[in-house]
Amino acid sequence: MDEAVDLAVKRAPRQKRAVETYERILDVATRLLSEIGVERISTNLIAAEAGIKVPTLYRYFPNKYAVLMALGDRLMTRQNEIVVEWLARNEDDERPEALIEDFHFLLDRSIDATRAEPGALTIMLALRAVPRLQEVRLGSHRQITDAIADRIVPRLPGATRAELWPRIRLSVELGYAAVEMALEEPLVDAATVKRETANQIQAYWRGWLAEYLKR
Amino acid sequence: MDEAVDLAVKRAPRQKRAVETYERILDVATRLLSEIGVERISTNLIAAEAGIKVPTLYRYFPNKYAVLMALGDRLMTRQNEIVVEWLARNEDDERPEALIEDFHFLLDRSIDATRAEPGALTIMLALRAVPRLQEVRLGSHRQITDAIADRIVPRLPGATRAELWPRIRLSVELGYAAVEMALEEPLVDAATVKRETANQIQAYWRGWLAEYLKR
DNA sequence: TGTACATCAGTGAACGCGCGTTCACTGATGTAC
DNA sequence: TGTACATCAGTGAACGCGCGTTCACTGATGTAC
Repeated sequence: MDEAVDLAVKRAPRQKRAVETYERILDVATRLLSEIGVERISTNLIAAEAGIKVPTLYRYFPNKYAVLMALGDRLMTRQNEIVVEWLARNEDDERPEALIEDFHFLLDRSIDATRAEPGALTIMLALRAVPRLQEVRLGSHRQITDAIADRIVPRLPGATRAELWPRIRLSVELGYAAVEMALEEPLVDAATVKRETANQIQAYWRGWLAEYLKR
Repeated sequence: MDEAVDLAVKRAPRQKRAVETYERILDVATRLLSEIGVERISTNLIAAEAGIKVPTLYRYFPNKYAVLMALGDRLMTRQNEIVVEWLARNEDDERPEALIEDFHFLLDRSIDATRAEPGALTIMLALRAVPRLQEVRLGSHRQITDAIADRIVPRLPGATRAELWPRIRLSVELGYAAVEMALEEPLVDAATVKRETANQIQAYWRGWLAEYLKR
């Protein structure tokens, strides 16, 4: 029933014109995703709106899902970069609460970046709603969790990765939920989401740290 | 481009046989949603799997989106009932921290109920991913926020609904994100999600309450 | 620098299929007298 | 209690359309000598 589908890009664009075409496909797909949703988007429509013929699209992507997958990859990479930047700017601060204190940076940047690229949210939601693509988001969140764990576990002697990983994973999930809400819910302004989510995550980790220091 | 679509149920089933048919349509649609996703589900397929002919489906639903909408309504009603139950069981406790202390009840029940009905998660995700149906989930979360605000605002003299509503709204959102993660992420077990999310929400509201009491 | 050839980029035309939806109909159940 | 009629439930057959995808092709760019 649910046979495997090739999700990899078929052929990478080599010439300048081709790179433009490739990017245009992804941009148009993003726009259509927000406008009409996953269940209405089609390769025919993407090609038409991108000003190319359908076989050109199939030159780069083996099928429709590969387009969505590429969209997801591009987005996840950007999100990942923000996390890397946040980790880098706090690298020299050895105190265990360093990252917690700077958490608002991560949240602000994530919300602003997502807002700057309209369609980012739609991509996340589309990936989640399509069974064969769910792993993309899951994988990205796990990778971010790993990166944070790699940083803090060695700096917390006696604490185990096994106890920290699920807690970080949960914070990552709730963080993204907050980002999504900042964009989806007009009745709560973004500044409030930023402030209160930061408060909440910080309160949680300060609590954990207090327990840890008592050991 | 995005013209209005009638999402209301066309005709309510009156006889016993009809009620069964109607429910079977929704059950089959839920299953197909998890198995193949929103972008693959079709009225033809739903009818075939439900053992009815397509015109029978169109007797009750004006179009495909109305089926998804009905699915969402049914789910949101159930989620809402859990919140009502939680509010009811804490009605007599006048202390402001009453609901906070009992928060784990709400979370446990929500996770267990969602787990008991496979497909519940898929419905949420599908609704969110389809532009014309996004309001269903948003409306449900706002309604829950209203119900909680109705309870606690009068019991917190001096606090305004304007300051509480966004905070409650955020907790509702993060609560559901936790429920979703409990079901989507096999690398973190449900017990941990329950415990840590409860800790986090409680830490946040205890912090708020401490500030409030200082006023 | 010119040219021959290889590779890359994009097109025209077509395919079979399942989609959402509708119409005029038959058969089953409920209700008034 | 029987029967006539109204309403409810479900069907057969069909529609036009856009879908995903493929093939054999032409035109543009890069590269080796």
